[in-house]
Amino acid sequence: MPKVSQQYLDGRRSEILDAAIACFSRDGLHRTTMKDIVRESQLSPGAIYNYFKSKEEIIEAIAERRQEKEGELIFEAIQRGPAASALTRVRDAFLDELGNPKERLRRRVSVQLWAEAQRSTGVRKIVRRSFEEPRKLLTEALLDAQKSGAIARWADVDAIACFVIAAFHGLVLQQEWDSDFSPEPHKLLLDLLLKAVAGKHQPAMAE
Amino acid sequence: MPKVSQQYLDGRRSEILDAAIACFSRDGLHRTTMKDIVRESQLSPGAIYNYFKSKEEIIEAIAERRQEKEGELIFEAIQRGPAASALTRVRDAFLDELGNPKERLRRRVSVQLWAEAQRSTGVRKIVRRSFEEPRKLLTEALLDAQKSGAIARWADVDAIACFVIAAFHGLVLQQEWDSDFSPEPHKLLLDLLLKAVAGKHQPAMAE
Amino acid sequence: MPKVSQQYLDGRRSEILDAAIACFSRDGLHRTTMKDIVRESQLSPGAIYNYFKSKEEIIEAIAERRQEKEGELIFEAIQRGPAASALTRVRDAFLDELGNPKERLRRRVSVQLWAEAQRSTGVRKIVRRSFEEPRKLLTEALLDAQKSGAIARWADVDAIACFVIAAFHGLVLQQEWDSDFSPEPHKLLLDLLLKAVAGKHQPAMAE
Amino acid sequence: MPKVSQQYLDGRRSEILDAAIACFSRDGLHRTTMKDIVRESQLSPGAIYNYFKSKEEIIEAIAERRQEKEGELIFEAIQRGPAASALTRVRDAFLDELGNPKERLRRRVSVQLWAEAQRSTGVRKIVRRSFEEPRKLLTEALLDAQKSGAIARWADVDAIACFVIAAFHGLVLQQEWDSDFSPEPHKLLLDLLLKAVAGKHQPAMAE
DNA sequence: AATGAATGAGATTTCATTCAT
DNA sequence: CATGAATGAAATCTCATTCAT
Repeated sequence: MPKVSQQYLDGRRSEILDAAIACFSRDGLHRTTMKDIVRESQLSPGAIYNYFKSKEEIIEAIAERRQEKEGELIFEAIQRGPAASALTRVRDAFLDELGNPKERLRRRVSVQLWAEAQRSTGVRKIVRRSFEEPRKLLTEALLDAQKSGAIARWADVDAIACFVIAAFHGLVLQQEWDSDFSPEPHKLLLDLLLKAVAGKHQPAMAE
Repeated sequence: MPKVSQQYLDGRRSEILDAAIACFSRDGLHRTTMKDIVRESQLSPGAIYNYFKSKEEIIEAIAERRQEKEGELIFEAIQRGPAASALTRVRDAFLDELGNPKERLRRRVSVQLWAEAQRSTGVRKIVRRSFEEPRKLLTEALLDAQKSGAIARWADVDAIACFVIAAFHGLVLQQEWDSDFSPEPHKLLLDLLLKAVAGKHQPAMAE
Repeated sequence: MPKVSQQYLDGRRSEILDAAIACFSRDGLHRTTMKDIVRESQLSPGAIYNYFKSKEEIIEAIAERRQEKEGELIFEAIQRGPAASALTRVRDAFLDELGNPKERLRRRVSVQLWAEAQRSTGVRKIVRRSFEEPRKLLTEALLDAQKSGAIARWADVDAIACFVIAAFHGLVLQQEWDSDFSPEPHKLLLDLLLKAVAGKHQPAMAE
Repeated sequence: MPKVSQQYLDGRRSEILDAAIACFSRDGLHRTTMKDIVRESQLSPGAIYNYFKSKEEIIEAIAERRQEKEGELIFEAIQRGPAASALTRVRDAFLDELGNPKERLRRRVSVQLWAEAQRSTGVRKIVRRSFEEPRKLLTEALLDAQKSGAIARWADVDAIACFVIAAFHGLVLQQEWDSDFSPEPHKLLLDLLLKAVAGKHQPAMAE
């Protein structure tokens, strides 16, 4: 008969997810056992099952968290300035993210989730959303930019949004494979692309 | 069935790998049990273990196969014409691949392998190679193109190679998430990028 | 059933070992399956693996137990009286043991362990110790007896210790092979041997 | 369709048994797989199953061989001289055997067979015979010696036979456990025993 | 709410044996 | 008689989850 604050409860939940992320990032979704998470979280199996009703639910909660995080990343980048230069800010947000070693652990889990999405309906829904939502936000911003003339009228703004996201995801993978990986050179390439789709009257990117 | 030809043996091995790919693509690496592969291959557990000494080895053999396949894809695309337009041909090869539904199954397994590479040293080595080798081939081709003036002298050809591959990988993921996915629009975007890095005197892409 | 006493835990461990001994004695180390031990112990596979991390570890734990038991047998026999008659008491302890039907089960397992020692390093170490320790204890006691003149000065006390133990082990085997086996006649023979190595002034055996 | 000499057949059979002994001695009866024996014998599984219808049969054939060998050892020792000194010759035969490194391999298998006898009726029968037969031969020889006065009339000759065999078996075990093992000191002890049961008029052992 | 021992279905792998060639 | 690929029952061990305390 507990009677504990909601804050306490949320804290516990979060601790479990952090522990799970540490494990998943280290050993993968499937090689991580509940026992591993128990050890990492310093809790007991029973305690964890009070907060999540299955391992699957933990995975989904982590996916959800990622999804929210990425959504915010894009959203904030877009909101932070004029629509005309939104793409540039998104580009920076992405590349900064790649350069942020603290997020590396979570990106490793993202790769796991991409794989898991192929067989878990629950995870697939969330992973899809974490692609579709940024895509929509970005597309809308680009549409604004296009209306304002910052992006060429012939450009397929949805394709641009998808392509930029695709490049980001591909670079996330490469960072895992190449120990010398640096996001810098790709900034320039993305710039070239942005310039290539820039409208006549206003630059796609404002410096 | 004693003393069978090497050809027969190779055939069996290949059958097992095909069965495994079917299973892995459907259920993921870890939800697929050896029993599933047994059923799919119409063989017995013992028979499979005559060809591979563990499930891990099957996974690695599949990764190896993918790696060779992707290496050839790039290699052939590069060889098929002048260095100056190699990048265009590689772009086409990638996008054609995305459009090829028969390869879809295998690409699904690739996503699984990216995740698996995070915890299996064996798989990681192979997955890395299947990035590094195309990267090297492409970089060398681009270097030739650069020497011939088809690519601007200021361009970082290795970064271009990596970026194009990253975009390809990212699009492989999106194809899984978006049922309306079409590679077409991305062809144009890649063209824009190629033009942006083209040299003064010779076009980076030949039409 | 959380937070149980150490006593409870030790009890469970012991129960599992008892069940295993029953199985091993009946079917041998290798014909006994974990399933057999599960059935005999009325536990579940998982429960057993909470106490022992492999079948090998169960075997080793049993070997260890035997070793301790045999060490005590000798130790107590030696301690129970004057050094001069220690050998006689050890002889009695051995032959009483052979006559004790309750220990028969465990002796059967000992034979299994002798065989297992040939290929398992872990078991070999323990089996060796369960020979070397009684040997040392007995040799030391005999040395005392020799100093006191109860055993002839020319006698090789270590050889006597080894020989008596060898005879004991050989008789353990014969008890398995001969349904009419009786330890009695061997008591006399051992007596003859003891008398033969007795010193001039004091008898090796006190009656 | 074959038509091969019986000699050839026997040779093959023997080769298989030699290979099996090598394996059994190295890895134990149960850790040795038929594949191991196949490899060691340079034959094929099918070939081996032409000569023996199961692994069990190979084990029994080896046990049989041992049994014959040990029977001969005793038999020859007894036949080689007068009954009065038979025991001495058997003692020598045993201790020489222990000193013979070429037989070590087979003695290791004997230990395995002792364990196996506990659960295999077939092996048990043979192992029993390989104890009972020497026992009978030796007892009969001792009875002769007793009649001739070489052994005391009060002596239990069957017990003496059993005891000597027990000591031998026990020493076989110790040789496995003690790398410094030497049979020599035990010769003296056995002599003491023999003297102790010697009759008045004729020595139990002739020098 | 927390604990952690227990559960038991199910995963991977082994291996004695067979039989088509 | 020989071959060796195939068989498939069975062995060991794992691990998500439960529930009595």
